[in-house]
Amino acid sequence: MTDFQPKSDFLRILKERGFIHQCSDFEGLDALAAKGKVVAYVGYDCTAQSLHIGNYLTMMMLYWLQQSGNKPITLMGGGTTRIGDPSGKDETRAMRTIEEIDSNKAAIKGVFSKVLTFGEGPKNAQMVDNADWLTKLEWIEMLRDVGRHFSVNRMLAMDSVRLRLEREHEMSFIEFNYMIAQSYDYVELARRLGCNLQMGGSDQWGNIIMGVDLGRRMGTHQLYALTTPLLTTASGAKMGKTAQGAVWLNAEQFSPYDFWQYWRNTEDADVGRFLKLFTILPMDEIARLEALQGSEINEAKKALASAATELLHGKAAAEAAAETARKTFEEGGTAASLPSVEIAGSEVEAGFGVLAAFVKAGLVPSNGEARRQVQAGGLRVNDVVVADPAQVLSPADAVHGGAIKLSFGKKKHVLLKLV
RNA sequence: GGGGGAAUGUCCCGAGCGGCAAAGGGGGCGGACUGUAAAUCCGCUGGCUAAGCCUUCGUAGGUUCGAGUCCUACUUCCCCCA
Repeated sequence: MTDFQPKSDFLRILKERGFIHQCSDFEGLDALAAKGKVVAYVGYDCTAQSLHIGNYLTMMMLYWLQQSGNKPITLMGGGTTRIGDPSGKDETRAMRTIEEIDSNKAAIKGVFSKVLTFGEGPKNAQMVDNADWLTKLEWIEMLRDVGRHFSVNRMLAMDSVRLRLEREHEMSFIEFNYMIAQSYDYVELARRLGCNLQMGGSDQWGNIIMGVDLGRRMGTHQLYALTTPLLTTASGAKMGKTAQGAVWLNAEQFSPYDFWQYWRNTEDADVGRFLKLFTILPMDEIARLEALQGSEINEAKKALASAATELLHGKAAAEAAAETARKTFEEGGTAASLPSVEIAGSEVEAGFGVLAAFVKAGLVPSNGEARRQVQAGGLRVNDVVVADPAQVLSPADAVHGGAIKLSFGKKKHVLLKLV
Protein backbone atom coordinates (compact mmCIF):
# COMPACT_ATOMS: atom_id res chain seq x y z
CA MET A 1 0.00 0.00 0.00
CA THR A 2 2.76 2.43 0.99
CA ASP A 3 4.39 2.43 -2.42
CA PHE A 4 1.14 2.57 -4.36
CA GLN A 5 0.51 5.94 -6.01
CA PRO A 6 -3.19 6.38 -6.72
CA LYS A 7 -4.21 8.19 -9.88
CA SER A 8 -7.81 8.74 -8.87
CA ASP A 9 -8.86 11.59 -6.60
CA PHE A 10 -10.80 9.19 -4.43
CA LEU A 11 -7.93 6.92 -3.44
CA ARG A 12 -5.45 9.76 -3.37
CA ILE A 13 -7.54 11.64 -0.81
CA LEU A 14 -8.20 8.55 1.26
CA LYS A 15 -4.55 7.66 1.25
CA GLU A 16 -3.20 11.07 2.20
CA ARG A 17 -5.79 11.42 4.94
CA GLY A 18 -5.02 8.05 6.45
CA PHE A 19 -8.24 6.19 5.82
CA ILE A 20 -6.77 3.12 4.23
CA HIS A 21 -5.91 -0.05 6.08
CA GLN A 22 -6.36 -2.82 3.55
CA CYS A 23 -7.58 -3.04 -0.02
CA SER A 24 -8.19 -6.11 -2.13
CA ASP A 25 -6.82 -4.56 -5.34
CA PHE A 26 -5.51 -0.99 -5.43
CA GLU A 27 -4.84 -0.83 -9.15
CA GLY A 28 -8.21 -2.18 -10.18
CA LEU A 29 -10.12 0.04 -7.80
CA ASP A 30 -8.02 3.06 -8.71
CA ALA A 31 -8.85 2.61 -12.39
CA LEU A 32 -12.58 2.50 -11.65
CA ALA A 33 -12.40 5.51 -9.35
CA ALA A 34 -10.50 7.51 -11.93
CA LYS A 35 -13.49 7.08 -14.24
CA GLY A 36 -15.99 7.89 -11.51
CA LYS A 37 -17.45 4.42 -11.75
CA VAL A 38 -17.21 3.32 -8.16
CA VAL A 39 -20.48 2.47 -6.43
CA ALA A 40 -19.53 1.83 -2.85
CA TYR A 41 -21.50 0.82 0.19
CA VAL A 42 -21.00 0.65 3.93
CA GLY A 43 -23.28 -1.39 6.13
CA TYR A 44 -24.55 0.04 9.42
CA ASP A 45 -25.85 -2.02 12.31
CA CYS A 46 -29.07 -1.02 14.01
CA THR A 47 -27.93 -2.10 17.44
CA ALA A 48 -28.36 1.29 19.08
CA GLN A 49 -30.42 4.44 18.83
CA SER A 50 -27.57 6.28 17.21
CA LEU A 51 -24.36 5.70 15.33
CA HIS A 52 -21.10 6.49 17.08
CA ILE A 53 -17.71 7.88 16.21
CA GLY A 54 -16.45 4.66 14.67
CA ASN A 55 -19.21 4.91 12.11
CA TYR A 56 -18.33 8.53 11.48
CA LEU A 57 -15.07 7.35 9.96
CA THR A 58 -16.76 5.24 7.29
CA MET A 59 -19.26 8.04 6.69
CA MET A 60 -16.32 10.27 5.88
CA MET A 61 -15.10 7.75 3.35
CA LEU A 62 -18.49 7.85 1.67
CA TYR A 63 -18.28 11.63 1.75
CA TRP A 64 -14.96 11.70 -0.10
CA LEU A 65 -16.27 9.06 -2.46
CA GLN A 66 -19.16 11.30 -3.42
CA GLN A 67 -16.97 14.40 -3.57
CA SER A 68 -14.69 12.67 -6.02
CA GLY A 69 -17.54 11.88 -8.35
CA ASN A 70 -18.59 8.39 -7.33
CA LYS A 71 -21.80 6.98 -5.88
CA PRO A 72 -22.21 6.14 -2.19
CA ILE A 73 -24.75 3.74 -0.73
CA THR A 74 -25.64 3.43 2.92
CA LEU A 75 -26.96 0.04 3.84
CA MET A 76 -29.11 -0.19 6.95
CA GLY A 77 -28.68 -3.57 8.57
CA GLY A 78 -32.37 -4.08 9.25
CA GLY A 79 -31.93 -7.75 8.41
CA THR A 80 -28.40 -8.51 9.58
CA THR A 81 -28.93 -6.88 12.96
CA ARG A 82 -31.50 -9.59 13.61
CA ILE A 83 -28.63 -12.06 13.39
CA GLY A 84 -25.84 -10.27 15.22
CA ASP A 85 -22.26 -9.87 14.02
CA PRO A 86 -19.82 -12.01 15.99
CA SER A 87 -16.77 -10.13 14.65
CA GLY A 88 -14.54 -8.90 17.40
CA LYS A 89 -16.83 -10.01 20.17
CA ASP A 90 -16.13 -12.63 22.76
CA GLU A 91 -19.70 -13.33 23.55
CA THR A 92 -23.09 -13.26 21.97
CA ARG A 93 -24.86 -9.98 22.47
CA ALA A 94 -28.40 -9.97 23.69
CA MET A 95 -30.80 -10.57 20.84
CA ARG A 96 -32.69 -7.51 19.84
CA THR A 97 -36.37 -7.53 19.14
CA ILE A 98 -37.58 -6.57 15.71
CA GLU A 99 -39.40 -3.55 17.15
CA GLU A 100 -36.19 -2.41 18.78
CA ILE A 101 -34.26 -2.75 15.53
CA ASP A 102 -36.87 -0.84 13.56
CA SER A 103 -36.94 1.94 16.10
CA ASN A 104 -33.14 2.18 16.03
CA LYS A 105 -33.17 2.21 12.28
CA ALA A 106 -35.58 5.12 12.20
CA ALA A 107 -33.46 7.07 14.67
CA ILE A 108 -30.22 6.45 12.79
CA LYS A 109 -31.34 7.22 9.26
CA GLY A 110 -31.29 11.00 9.53
CA VAL A 111 -27.61 11.34 10.30
CA PHE A 112 -26.39 10.38 6.84
CA SER A 113 -27.95 13.37 5.12
CA LYS A 114 -25.65 15.59 7.17
CA VAL A 115 -22.68 14.38 5.21
CA LEU A 116 -24.06 12.90 2.00
CA THR A 117 -26.31 14.24 -0.72
CA PHE A 118 -29.19 11.88 -1.39
CA GLY A 119 -31.37 11.80 -4.47
CA GLU A 120 -32.19 10.02 -7.67
CA GLY A 121 -29.24 11.16 -9.75
CA PRO A 122 -26.48 8.72 -10.76
CA LYS A 123 -24.01 10.24 -8.30
CA ASN A 124 -26.50 10.84 -5.52
CA ALA A 125 -26.31 8.80 -2.38
CA GLN A 126 -28.87 6.11 -1.89
CA MET A 127 -30.11 4.35 1.22
CA VAL A 128 -31.19 0.72 1.24
CA ASP A 129 -32.14 -1.80 3.91
CA ASN A 130 -31.09 -5.41 3.74
CA ALA A 131 -34.27 -6.46 5.51
CA ASP A 132 -35.85 -5.90 2.09
CA TRP A 133 -34.25 -9.01 0.68
CA LEU A 134 -32.85 -11.02 3.59
CA THR A 135 -36.22 -11.53 5.23
CA LYS A 136 -37.73 -12.90 2.06
CA LEU A 137 -35.22 -15.65 1.35
CA GLU A 138 -36.28 -19.27 1.11
CA TRP A 139 -34.18 -21.64 3.16
CA ILE A 140 -33.62 -24.49 0.66
CA GLU A 141 -33.27 -22.15 -2.28
CA MET A 142 -30.75 -20.11 -0.31
CA LEU A 143 -28.70 -23.18 0.51
CA ARG A 144 -28.63 -24.31 -3.11
CA ASP A 145 -27.85 -20.95 -4.66
CA VAL A 146 -25.63 -19.37 -2.07
CA GLY A 147 -24.77 -21.91 0.63
CA ARG A 148 -22.97 -24.22 -1.76
CA HIS A 149 -20.36 -21.53 -2.41
CA PHE A 150 -19.33 -21.39 1.22
CA SER A 151 -16.67 -23.70 2.55
CA VAL A 152 -17.21 -24.49 6.20
CA ASN A 153 -13.51 -25.18 6.46
CA ARG A 154 -12.82 -21.59 5.46
CA MET A 155 -15.51 -20.18 7.66
CA LEU A 156 -14.01 -21.94 10.65
CA ALA A 157 -10.69 -20.33 9.87
CA MET A 158 -12.17 -16.81 9.90
CA ASP A 159 -10.97 -14.70 12.81
CA SER A 160 -14.48 -14.00 14.00
CA VAL A 161 -15.15 -17.72 14.34
CA ARG A 162 -11.70 -19.05 15.11
CA LEU A 163 -11.11 -16.77 18.07
CA ARG A 164 -14.35 -17.89 19.64
CA LEU A 165 -13.48 -21.52 19.12
CA GLU A 166 -9.97 -21.10 20.44
CA ARG A 167 -11.16 -19.42 23.58
CA GLU A 168 -13.82 -22.02 23.91
CA HIS A 169 -16.53 -19.44 23.89
CA GLU A 170 -19.94 -20.31 22.65
CA MET A 171 -20.97 -19.35 19.15
CA SER A 172 -24.46 -20.16 18.07
CA PHE A 173 -25.48 -21.18 14.60
CA ILE A 174 -27.30 -17.94 13.97
CA GLU A 175 -24.13 -15.92 14.47
CA PHE A 176 -22.19 -18.36 12.36
CA ASN A 177 -24.48 -17.35 9.52
CA TYR A 178 -23.80 -13.63 9.83
CA MET A 179 -20.97 -13.63 7.33
CA ILE A 180 -23.14 -15.45 4.81
CA ALA A 181 -25.81 -12.79 5.12
CA GLN A 182 -23.28 -9.99 4.74
CA SER A 183 -21.63 -11.66 1.75
CA TYR A 184 -24.98 -12.11 0.16
CA ASP A 185 -25.80 -8.44 0.73
CA TYR A 186 -22.79 -7.49 -1.31
CA VAL A 187 -23.84 -9.69 -4.23
CA GLU A 188 -27.40 -8.40 -3.99
CA LEU A 189 -26.22 -4.80 -4.10
CA ALA A 190 -23.92 -5.56 -7.01
CA ARG A 191 -26.86 -6.93 -8.94
CA ARG A 192 -29.40 -4.32 -7.92
CA LEU A 193 -27.34 -1.16 -7.96
CA GLY A 194 -24.13 -2.08 -9.69
CA CYS A 195 -22.25 -1.80 -6.44
CA ASN A 196 -18.57 -2.71 -6.78
CA LEU A 197 -16.92 -1.67 -3.53
CA GLN A 198 -17.65 -2.40 0.10
CA MET A 199 -15.91 -0.40 2.78
CA GLY A 200 -15.81 -0.84 6.54
CA GLY A 201 -13.67 -0.99 9.64
CA SER A 202 -10.71 -3.33 9.74
CA ASP A 203 -12.73 -5.84 11.74
CA GLN A 204 -14.98 -6.20 8.71
CA TRP A 205 -12.20 -7.29 6.36
CA GLY A 206 -13.01 -10.98 6.60
CA ASN A 207 -16.71 -10.47 6.02
CA ILE A 208 -16.10 -8.14 3.08
CA ILE A 209 -13.60 -10.44 1.41
CA MET A 210 -16.08 -13.29 1.69
CA GLY A 211 -18.54 -11.15 -0.22
CA VAL A 212 -15.98 -10.41 -2.92
CA ASP A 213 -15.37 -14.11 -3.21
CA LEU A 214 -19.05 -14.95 -3.34
CA GLY A 215 -19.50 -12.41 -6.12
CA ARG A 216 -16.87 -14.13 -8.21
CA ARG A 217 -18.46 -17.52 -7.67
CA MET A 218 -21.91 -16.22 -8.45
CA GLY A 219 -20.79 -14.40 -11.55
CA THR A 220 -21.08 -10.71 -10.67
CA HIS A 221 -18.70 -8.11 -11.99
CA GLN A 222 -15.43 -7.71 -10.10
CA LEU A 223 -15.97 -6.60 -6.50
CA TYR A 224 -13.52 -4.74 -4.29
CA ALA A 225 -12.84 -4.42 -0.57
CA LEU A 226 -11.42 -1.47 1.35
CA THR A 227 -11.05 -1.11 5.12
CA THR A 228 -10.04 1.63 7.55
CA PRO A 229 -7.66 1.20 10.46
CA LEU A 230 -8.98 0.55 13.94
CA LEU A 231 -9.50 3.83 15.71
CA THR A 232 -7.45 4.26 18.84
CA THR A 233 -6.02 7.26 20.61
CA ALA A 234 -2.29 7.75 20.78
CA SER A 235 -2.26 6.33 24.29
CA GLY A 236 -3.95 3.20 23.06
CA ALA A 237 -7.49 3.65 24.32
CA LYS A 238 -10.44 2.72 22.22
CA MET A 239 -11.92 5.82 20.72
CA GLY A 240 -15.36 7.11 21.34
CA LYS A 241 -15.71 6.33 25.01
CA THR A 242 -16.31 9.03 27.58
CA ALA A 243 -17.52 9.08 31.15
CA GLN A 244 -21.11 9.09 29.98
CA GLY A 245 -20.57 6.30 27.48
CA ALA A 246 -20.14 6.33 23.75
CA VAL A 247 -19.76 9.44 21.65
CA TRP A 248 -23.00 9.36 19.69
CA LEU A 249 -23.65 11.18 16.49
CA ASN A 250 -27.28 12.02 17.25
CA ALA A 251 -27.68 15.40 18.91
CA GLU A 252 -30.40 14.10 21.24
CA GLN A 253 -28.02 11.62 22.81
CA PHE A 254 -24.82 13.61 22.65
CA SER A 255 -25.20 17.34 22.36
CA PRO A 256 -23.21 19.39 19.86
CA TYR A 257 -21.55 21.04 22.84
CA ASP A 258 -20.39 17.68 24.21
CA PHE A 259 -19.33 16.65 20.74
CA TRP A 260 -17.27 19.80 20.39
CA GLN A 261 -15.73 19.22 23.83
CA TYR A 262 -14.86 15.66 22.90
CA TRP A 263 -12.65 16.83 20.07
CA ARG A 264 -11.32 19.78 22.06
CA ASN A 265 -9.91 17.28 24.55
CA THR A 266 -8.04 15.27 21.97
CA GLU A 267 -4.55 14.15 22.95
CA ASP A 268 -1.78 16.24 21.40
CA ALA A 269 -0.39 13.34 19.45
CA ASP A 270 -3.71 12.69 17.76
CA VAL A 271 -4.60 16.15 16.51
CA GLY A 272 -3.10 15.85 13.05
CA ARG A 273 -4.47 12.40 12.43
CA PHE A 274 -7.96 13.38 13.55
CA LEU A 275 -7.98 16.58 11.52
CA LYS A 276 -7.38 14.49 8.42
CA LEU A 277 -9.95 11.88 9.28
CA PHE A 278 -12.77 13.86 10.83
CA THR A 279 -12.73 17.21 9.10
CA ILE A 280 -12.78 18.33 5.50
CA LEU A 281 -10.24 21.11 6.04
CA PRO A 282 -7.74 21.31 3.16
CA MET A 283 -4.50 19.46 3.64
CA ASP A 284 -2.30 22.56 3.64
CA GLU A 285 -4.38 24.07 6.44
CA ILE A 286 -4.06 20.83 8.37
CA ALA A 287 -0.32 20.84 7.81
CA ARG A 288 -0.16 24.33 9.32
CA LEU A 289 -2.21 23.32 12.37
CA GLU A 290 -0.23 20.14 12.78
CA ALA A 291 3.02 22.06 12.94
CA LEU A 292 1.94 24.05 16.02
CA GLN A 293 3.91 23.32 19.17
CA GLY A 294 3.34 23.41 22.90
CA SER A 295 0.25 25.22 24.11
CA GLU A 296 -0.36 26.51 20.59
CA ILE A 297 -1.68 23.05 19.83
CA ASN A 298 -4.82 24.23 21.56
CA GLU A 299 -5.57 26.31 18.49
CA ALA A 300 -5.43 23.16 16.38
CA LYS A 301 -7.74 21.40 18.81
CA LYS A 302 -10.29 24.18 18.60
CA ALA A 303 -10.10 24.06 14.82
CA LEU A 304 -10.61 20.32 14.95
CA ALA A 305 -13.56 20.60 17.31
CA SER A 306 -15.29 23.30 15.29
CA ALA A 307 -14.69 21.70 11.92
CA ALA A 308 -15.86 18.27 13.04
CA THR A 309 -18.90 19.68 14.82
CA GLU A 310 -19.82 21.88 11.90
CA LEU A 311 -19.81 18.97 9.52
CA LEU A 312 -22.14 16.91 11.67
CA HIS A 313 -24.32 19.48 13.44
CA GLY A 314 -24.02 22.53 11.22
CA LYS A 315 -22.22 25.85 11.43
CA ALA A 316 -24.52 27.48 13.96
CA ALA A 317 -24.24 24.63 16.44
CA ALA A 318 -20.48 24.54 16.08
CA GLU A 319 -20.13 28.26 16.67
CA ALA A 320 -22.44 28.16 19.66
CA ALA A 321 -20.45 25.30 21.18
CA ALA A 322 -17.17 27.13 20.61
CA GLU A 323 -18.58 30.28 22.18
CA THR A 324 -19.95 28.45 25.20
CA ALA A 325 -16.60 26.79 25.70
CA ARG A 326 -14.77 30.09 25.33
CA LYS A 327 -16.89 31.80 27.97
CA THR A 328 -16.72 28.87 30.32
CA PHE A 329 -13.05 28.01 30.09
CA GLU A 330 -11.24 31.09 28.91
CA GLU A 331 -13.19 33.74 30.76
CA GLY A 332 -14.19 31.53 33.65
CA GLY A 333 -17.67 32.96 33.27
CA THR A 334 -20.99 31.34 32.85
CA ALA A 335 -22.48 30.96 29.42
CA ALA A 336 -26.26 30.89 29.30
CA SER A 337 -26.01 28.15 26.73
CA LEU A 338 -24.46 25.61 29.05
CA PRO A 339 -26.52 22.45 29.35
CA SER A 340 -29.36 23.12 31.74
CA VAL A 341 -31.80 21.19 33.87
CA GLU A 342 -35.03 22.69 35.16
CA ILE A 343 -36.31 22.42 38.68
CA ALA A 344 -39.42 23.74 40.38
CA GLY A 345 -38.63 26.90 42.31
CA SER A 346 -40.83 25.76 45.15
CA GLU A 347 -38.61 22.74 45.68
CA VAL A 348 -35.61 24.97 46.16
CA GLU A 349 -37.36 27.40 48.48
CA ALA A 350 -37.90 24.63 50.94
CA GLY A 351 -34.15 24.14 50.92
CA PHE A 352 -32.55 21.76 48.49
CA GLY A 353 -29.57 19.63 49.51
CA VAL A 354 -26.45 20.00 47.35
CA LEU A 355 -26.08 16.27 46.97
CA ALA A 356 -29.57 15.92 45.60
CA ALA A 357 -29.01 18.91 43.34
CA PHE A 358 -26.03 17.30 41.63
CA VAL A 359 -27.96 14.08 41.19
CA LYS A 360 -30.89 16.05 39.78
CA ALA A 361 -28.56 17.78 37.32
CA GLY A 362 -27.38 14.39 36.13
CA LEU A 363 -23.77 15.12 36.97
CA VAL A 364 -23.45 12.22 39.40
CA PRO A 365 -25.45 8.99 39.51
CA SER A 366 -26.21 8.84 43.22
CA ASN A 367 -26.16 10.67 46.49
CA GLY A 368 -23.32 8.47 47.61
CA GLU A 369 -21.21 9.41 44.61
CA ALA A 370 -21.94 13.09 45.24
CA ARG A 371 -20.86 12.66 48.84
CA ARG A 372 -17.60 11.08 47.74
CA GLN A 373 -16.97 13.84 45.26
CA VAL A 374 -17.45 16.44 47.99
CA GLN A 375 -14.66 14.74 49.91
CA ALA A 376 -12.48 14.73 46.80
CA GLY A 377 -13.23 18.41 46.21
CA GLY A 378 -14.79 17.73 42.86
CA LEU A 379 -18.08 19.59 43.20
CA ARG A 380 -18.67 23.32 42.91
CA VAL A 381 -21.72 25.53 43.21
CA ASN A 382 -21.38 28.82 41.36
CA ASP A 383 -17.66 28.09 41.10
CA VAL A 384 -17.25 27.68 44.85
CA VAL A 385 -16.05 24.29 46.04
CA VAL A 386 -18.61 22.41 48.09
CA ALA A 387 -17.05 21.56 51.43
CA ASP A 388 -20.06 20.39 53.38
CA PRO A 389 -22.29 17.58 52.10
CA ALA A 390 -25.11 18.98 54.21
CA GLN A 391 -25.03 22.35 52.43
CA VAL A 392 -28.45 23.53 51.33
CA LEU A 393 -29.25 25.50 48.20
CA SER A 394 -31.77 28.32 48.25
CA PRO A 395 -33.25 30.67 45.62
CA ALA A 396 -30.55 33.15 46.65
CA ASP A 397 -28.01 30.91 44.92
CA ALA A 398 -29.65 31.44 41.55
CA VAL A 399 -27.22 34.16 40.60
CA HIS A 400 -26.93 33.34 36.91
CA GLY A 401 -30.14 34.73 35.54
CA GLY A 402 -32.38 32.53 37.63
CA ALA A 403 -30.05 29.57 37.51
CA ILE A 404 -27.54 27.90 39.79
CA LYS A 405 -24.30 26.78 38.16
CA LEU A 406 -23.25 23.32 39.21
CA SER A 407 -19.84 21.99 38.23
CA PHE A 408 -18.45 18.50 38.44
CA GLY A 409 -14.74 18.42 37.92
CA LYS A 410 -13.28 21.10 35.72
CA LYS A 411 -15.13 20.35 32.56
CA LYS A 412 -18.69 19.41 33.29
CA HIS A 413 -21.08 22.21 34.04
CA VAL A 414 -24.86 22.31 34.27
CA LEU A 415 -27.19 25.19 34.96
CA LEU A 416 -29.99 24.34 37.36
CA LYS A 417 -32.82 26.60 36.26
CA LEU A 418 -35.53 27.54 38.72
CA VAL A 419 -38.93 27.62 37.11
C1' G B 1 -24.96 -41.27 29.21
C1' G B 2 -20.64 -41.47 33.25
C1' G B 3 -16.71 -38.70 36.08
C1' G B 4 -14.33 -33.95 37.42
C1' G B 5 -14.24 -28.49 37.66
C1' A B 6 -16.29 -23.48 37.51
C1' A B 7 -19.96 -19.39 38.36
C1' U B 8 -17.67 -13.38 43.28
C1' G B 9 -18.71 -6.43 44.04
C1' U B 10 -24.36 -6.02 37.26
C1' C B 11 -17.53 -2.53 33.40
C1' C B 12 -13.71 -6.52 33.14
C1' C B 13 -10.05 -9.90 35.37
C1' G B 14 -9.64 -12.02 40.02
C1' A B 15 -8.35 -13.60 45.72
C1' G B 16 -11.49 -15.12 49.46
C1' C B 17 -9.36 -20.76 57.47
C1' G B 18 -17.74 -19.87 58.87
C1' G B 19 -17.70 -13.18 61.36
C1' C B 20 -17.14 -9.90 54.70
C1' A B 21 -19.48 -4.38 52.04
C1' A B 22 -15.59 -8.89 50.72
C1' A B 23 -7.74 -8.67 49.01
C1' G B 24 -5.38 -7.24 44.39
C1' G B 25 -5.27 -5.48 39.38
C1' G B 26 -7.36 -3.20 34.92
C1' G B 27 -10.81 0.39 33.56
C1' G B 28 -13.43 4.68 35.24
C1' C B 29 -14.15 9.23 38.18
C1' G B 30 -12.14 13.30 41.22
C1' G B 31 -7.76 16.12 43.03
C1' A B 32 -2.51 18.06 42.27
C1' C B 33 0.76 19.44 38.16
C1' U B 34 -0.37 21.61 33.10
C1' G B 35 -2.20 23.98 27.94
C1' U B 36 -9.76 22.03 28.90
C1' A B 37 -3.36 17.52 26.37
C1' A B 38 -0.11 13.33 27.59
C1' A B 39 2.97 11.33 31.44
C1' U B 40 3.35 11.29 36.79
C1' C B 41 1.59 11.45 41.88
C1' C B 42 -2.66 11.25 45.52
C1' G B 43 -7.79 9.91 46.67
C1' C B 44 -12.33 7.43 45.43
C1' U B 45 -14.89 3.41 42.88
C1' G B 46 -22.83 -0.94 46.37
C1' G B 47 -27.49 2.11 48.04
C1' C B 48 -29.88 5.24 51.76
C1' U B 49 -33.61 9.72 55.37
C1' A B 50 -25.52 8.05 56.54
C1' A B 51 -20.96 7.53 63.26
C1' G B 52 -26.58 4.01 61.85
C1' C B 53 -29.48 1.14 58.39
C1' C B 54 -30.40 -1.74 53.84
C1' U B 55 -29.08 -4.88 49.50
C1' U B 56 -24.89 -7.84 47.18
C1' C B 57 -20.91 -13.41 45.75
C1' G B 58 -25.41 -18.30 39.32
C1' U B 59 -30.92 -19.85 41.34
C1' A B 60 -33.88 -22.06 45.36
C1' G B 61 -33.88 -24.31 49.94
C1' G B 62 -31.12 -26.15 54.48
C1' U B 63 -27.32 -26.44 58.72
C1' U B 64 -25.53 -22.43 62.13
C1' C B 65 -25.83 -17.22 67.00
C1' G B 66 -23.70 -16.07 62.18
C1' A B 67 -22.62 -18.54 55.14
C1' G B 68 -19.39 -15.89 49.43
C1' U B 69 -17.29 -19.76 52.48
C1' C B 70 -20.62 -26.10 54.80
C1' C B 71 -25.05 -29.43 52.89
C1' U B 72 -29.14 -30.47 49.07
C1' A B 73 -31.50 -29.59 44.50
C1' C B 74 -31.60 -26.81 40.07
C1' U B 75 -29.42 -23.65 35.91
C1' U B 76 -25.39 -22.46 32.72
C1' C B 77 -20.37 -23.13 31.05
C1' C B 78 -15.73 -25.94 30.72
C1' C B 79 -12.65 -30.56 30.87
C1' C B 80 -12.12 -35.98 30.64
C1' C B 81 -14.37 -40.84 29.53
C1' A B 82 -18.42 -43.23 26.29
